[in-house]
Parts: sequence; structure tokens; C-alpha cells
Amino acid sequence: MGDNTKIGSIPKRVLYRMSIYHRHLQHLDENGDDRVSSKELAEKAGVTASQLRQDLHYFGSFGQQGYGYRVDELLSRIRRIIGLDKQQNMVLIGAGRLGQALASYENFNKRGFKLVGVFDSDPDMVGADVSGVPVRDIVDLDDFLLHNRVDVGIITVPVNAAQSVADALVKNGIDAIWNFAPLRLTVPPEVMVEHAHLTDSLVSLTFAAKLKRESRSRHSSS
Amino acid sequence: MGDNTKIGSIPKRVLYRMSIYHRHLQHLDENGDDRVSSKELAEKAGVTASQLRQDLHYFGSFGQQGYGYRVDELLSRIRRIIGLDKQQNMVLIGAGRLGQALASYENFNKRGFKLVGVFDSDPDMVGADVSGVPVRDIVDLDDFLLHNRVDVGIITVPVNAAQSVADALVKNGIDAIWNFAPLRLTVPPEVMVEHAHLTDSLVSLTFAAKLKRESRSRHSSS
DNA sequence: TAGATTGTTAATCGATTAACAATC
DNA sequence: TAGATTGTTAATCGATTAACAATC
Repeated sequence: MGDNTKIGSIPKRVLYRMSIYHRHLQHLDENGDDRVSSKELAEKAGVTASQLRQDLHYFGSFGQQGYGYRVDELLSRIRRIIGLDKQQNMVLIGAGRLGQALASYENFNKRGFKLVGVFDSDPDMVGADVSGVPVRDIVDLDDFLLHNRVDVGIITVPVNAAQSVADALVKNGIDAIWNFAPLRLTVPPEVMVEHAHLTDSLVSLTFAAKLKRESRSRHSSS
Repeated sequence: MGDNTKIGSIPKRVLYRMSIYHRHLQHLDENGDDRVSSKELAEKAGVTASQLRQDLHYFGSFGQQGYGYRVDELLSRIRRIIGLDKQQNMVLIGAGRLGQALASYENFNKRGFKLVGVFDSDPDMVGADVSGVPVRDIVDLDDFLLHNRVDVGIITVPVNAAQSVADALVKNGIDAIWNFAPLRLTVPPEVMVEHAHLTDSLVSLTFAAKLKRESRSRHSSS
């Protein structure tokens, strides 16, 4: 959160919003709607219509003046742009509680993500079943990545093991890493890392609530 | 991620960065360092020294020209500003896998957060122990909130139950909600909600990696 | 056609960075 | 004192919003 990086001249935030638009288009499509205006979709996504059109404009033009957008067409074109028209294979490293929770998260499947490998260093975990995927020994990670197409690596190991796991992923050509360990990973510039810093999010949430309370009581007492 | 809301005239992103500074100051303090410059701390936090000083400037002045900042002093003042000088009590609603994973997340404790209640609607879960906290029936949530000080509510229930849980939290005066269900909660303006939309994060990560690959191959082929 | 809504440019707003005087 | 580094203002940069011509 709160980052201005650009990916090939497109702000990262635009990419995030595209994934939100995609989600709502999926809902509209499941719902049988065949038409949507920028105003309607923007409202669902929590942005302005202007911003929605501006965001789409990075990728082309998708609608019809006076009509809006055809839901199925916009959905399939955005799906393609995002890359969700092809199955995305994931490996998970770290089969602890958080890892197991993510492995069983159904919403990933709904968007075309598939967990193809789970790894852990604990001998007691190896061989166990995590959401239908056998846990492998982490020493076999290199070999697995050599023989399987993998698009994303999810790191849910303890903080002191995270960098070496990231190094192994990078060495084997993985260019998308989702990191749940509380540190900034060092990776080459061609690798995308998304940091899910849970504690920082929790801290900033309570901080924001505190400031809100304070500004409220300041106003009411004046 | 990617939001410009302001809390009492301070951008939300500043609050998030404050929590990052706080984390690194904790590390420096544990490490026995007693001095740090804006340049050093900014580097650890992944921001510019200018931005760090600008961020601190929202809250006061904390350093000494020609010297930098005393680690212990800056840490304790920021801790106080954020509100981490007092224990933050959390309740968790939804004792599924994700809920259990969060309940056992040690880093929350290290920053002063304490889980005081866990709730679930599944009769088979009620009475179970989750990280040392007994799971209560969700029908007892109102009563619990009436008799216990709670600062944060964490929602890890299925998407269709999330709004009613949020309503119950709000009704009982909780003003900080961390929502892991994939929808935008409707809450009164005085309530802060942090949305942890895992799937959107995953989607935008793979999208960013795809664009990076494409811009790379475009450059190399020209 | 008249009405609606897009695509796209221009204006505004806000956040980041640069600069430097103050001062330890 | 000379050197270093903050606090704070000003300049720049980038993202969001407004506006409207194009056009279905």
C-alpha cells in the first residue's frame, strides 16, 4: 500500500484498480447483466467514473458512446489484459497456519489461480496434505521449479528464512513473489514483489482510528 | 492499497509509513543503537530522507540539527503518537483457518496487540481453544463487547456474514475494523475500516509481473 | 433525431522531492 | 569554529477530477 511505482509507465495503483473492476465485472456477468456504464461500475468499485475511464484508457477503448460497456466483452478483454485468461500456477513455501489458510482460500481458484506445490522445511510436515496438495521438502524446491511452470511464489516462512526462499524462487525464474514475512525482500529489478505486511496494516488501522477519534473530540469541544 | 483518504488532514499513507518507521525504530532499539539520522532510517524504510522528515513534521519535531534522532526518544514519542503505548485489545470473528492463522500471529503481540475474544457461529467450534483464547458463540458478541474494552474487530467470516458482523461491531462502539471478507463494508463515517483484499492483491501482483515481462521483451526486441 | 455516455484533453489538486536557513 | 543534519518552505511531479467534443 501507498506506493508510486510504475510498471512500464502505468501506475501500480491502476493495476490494483483493474483487479477490482475485474472482480465486479465477474459479479455482474454471473448476475446476467449485459450492460454497465462507467458510472455504475465506478460506484461499485468505489472510484469516480472519470477515474475508471481514465484507468481503462491506459489499455485501449472498450465501450460505446451513449451506451456504456457490454459486460461480457469488457470482462473478457480485461481478463486477457490482466492475464487471467490463462491459469496461474502458484507455489507456497511455508505450510504453517497462515500458509494453510491461504492454500485453502477458495477465492483464488475462482479467479484462475491454482496451487501446484507446497513446501516446508519441517520433516513432520513433509508428506502431509494441504488442500489436496502434498507438502514437499523445501530442499526439492529447485528441482520442482525446474520441471513445472510456476507463475507466483507465496512466501509464508518465518522472517529469517524468507530471503533465502526468495533467492531460490528468483534463481529459478519466478518473477512474481507474494511475501508475508515482515521484511523487505531484496530481489533483482525484473522481479515483482508484493508485500503483505499484516502488522503494519493493523498498526496503521488503529492509528487512523485514534486520529479520527481525536479530531472528532477536538471539534465537539470547540 | 492505493487510497488517498485523509484522517484529520493527514494522508493515510503517512500513517502507514509511520508504522513502518516504528517497526524499524523498534529493531534499532533492540539492537542497542542510540542514534539514527533521517537518511539511515529512511533507507531502512524504503523512502527518501526528505519524505521521512516531511512525514514526521506532521506530528512535531523530534531531532537535533547536526546530530539526528535519539532512537529511544523517537521510538517512544512515535509509539505514543500511534497509540501503541497502551495495549490494543482485539476480537476476532470467524475462527476458520485464516482466523486461526491471524490469532496465532506472534508479531501482533510484539507491537502491543492482544487477542481478547474469538467468536464463531459454528457450534462445533464454540468452546475450542484458539491460541489460548476460547471460541465463543457469535450470539454472545454483543454482550462481550458491552463488558470488555475492545479496540479492533477482525472479520474473517464468509463474505455473506461479514456485513452483519460489522454492524454488530459498529453498534457496540468499535471504531476500527480489519476486514478480510472480499466486499466493501458499509459503515458510518466515524468508523475506520481496513480492507485486506487478498485476491485483489494477488491479481494485481501477477498483472504487474506480466506487464513487466512484456515491457522487457518489447525493449529487447527493438 | 435527441439523449446518453464514452474517449480524451485540460485543469486542478495533492503528494513527493529539492533546497537551504537554522542550529546543534 | 566547521561540519552535519534537522525543520520547513518552495518547486516539481504525478495522479485525480472536470469538461466536453465525438459519436452511438
